[in-house]
Amino acid sequence: MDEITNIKENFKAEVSHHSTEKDILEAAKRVFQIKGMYGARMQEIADEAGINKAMLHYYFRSKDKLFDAVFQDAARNFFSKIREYLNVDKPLLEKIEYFVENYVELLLQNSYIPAFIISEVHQNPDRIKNVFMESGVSAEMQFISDINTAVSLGIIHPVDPKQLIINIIGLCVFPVAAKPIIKTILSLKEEEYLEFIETRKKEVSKFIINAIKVH
Amino acid sequence: MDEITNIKENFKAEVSHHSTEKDILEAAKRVFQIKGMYGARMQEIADEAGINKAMLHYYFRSKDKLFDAVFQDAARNFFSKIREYLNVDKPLLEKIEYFVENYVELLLQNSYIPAFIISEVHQNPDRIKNVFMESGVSAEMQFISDINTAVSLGIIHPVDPKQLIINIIGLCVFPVAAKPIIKTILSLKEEEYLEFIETRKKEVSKFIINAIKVH
DNA sequence: GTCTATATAGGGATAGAC
DNA sequence: GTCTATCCCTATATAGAC
Repeated sequence: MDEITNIKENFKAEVSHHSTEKDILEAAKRVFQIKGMYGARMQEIADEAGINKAMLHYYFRSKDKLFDAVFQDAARNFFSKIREYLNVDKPLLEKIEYFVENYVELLLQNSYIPAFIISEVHQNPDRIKNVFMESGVSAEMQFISDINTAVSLGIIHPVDPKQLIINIIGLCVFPVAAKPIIKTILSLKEEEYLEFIETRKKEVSKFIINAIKVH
Repeated sequence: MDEITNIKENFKAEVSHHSTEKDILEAAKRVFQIKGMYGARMQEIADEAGINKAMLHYYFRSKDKLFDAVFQDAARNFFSKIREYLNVDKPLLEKIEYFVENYVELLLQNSYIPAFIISEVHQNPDRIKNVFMESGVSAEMQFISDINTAVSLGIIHPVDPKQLIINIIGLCVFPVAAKPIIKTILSLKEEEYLEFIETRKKEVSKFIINAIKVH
């Protein structure tokens, strides 16, 4: 085999490798996010990826390692987006508007993630520990500082920044995490539910700003 | 065997039966609520109940039926409490205060239930269907009517009652459902977390009332 | 009703050919 | 890297004695 052929083969192998690994991760994502760690079956993930079950072990050694790859990826992305949307350089009230609009949109596009993360962390609280490691907490600190400044300037009523942050995130996340329950309680069809969440992009920030703003 | 002995035996059997069945349900509750349907092991439930594994099948036939008994019980109780606390005869704003205080307390006393319900309904949305059957939706309808009345009286700003209800429930439930995540994000120890939730009994209703009240 | 022992299947993981 | 065949353990469920 001459050198050029050799390089081509290696290249093909590398591309193939990456593609398969990615296919597996995507398939595993779909299955794990709905069925969870213990409800998911390796066979189903293999079928979903269009490959053989043995491949899963070839690439990820064990179910637990595959799951962890999926979970870490989903959780890291999700929390880093919180920071990203909080990091925009705007005054507090506009920052809240910006955050809610973008985060609700993100949730609409990834509607299984919140319940998935809540479920898995509930069953195994240690999993969340590995998510926050290198990540600086600067965005949250900056936001807390923004809140305290706005309070001292008399722009908003005195409020515990921690409570406010949880209120904001909860108002965005809860309706998505509890989707099937809310659809049932409010008797909403799928499109009505989606419209309901879409509406929240504007409504939630109005609600929050009303709650804290000094008029 | 004379009749009195017979009655005694039946009585004993009946008492024993009810006690064992209840023990199993309590044990299953503890295990299922943390580990979920697929993470839980019948052996662990048996150990937790201090009885033999075969007993579980004697009383509940299958794991699925046992799980369903636990889930239905937890979910029915949880949603009926929402109605109960919304049904109190008070003006809207006081009703919201009353609801938040009592519902947050209920959540503190049953802190595993929200994540448990969210998880299981996420994995199997059909489960929620059996929860709402005989139950009239009168309390919710009454509350929606209260909201619309308060709007037309100019007591609160115009608001979609459905959005408001989800806001209220979300503000109460989310911080409990996402407990381990929130403890991590806010760097709270167990007691600090409990104090954080305790504080919400007052803070959340103030937040909501500020958001909707016409000043 | 409660136990011990066991049947049976399902699923994660590996061996080995290609 | 990818497949087929298979190992082997675990977990639900049942049989049957007491």
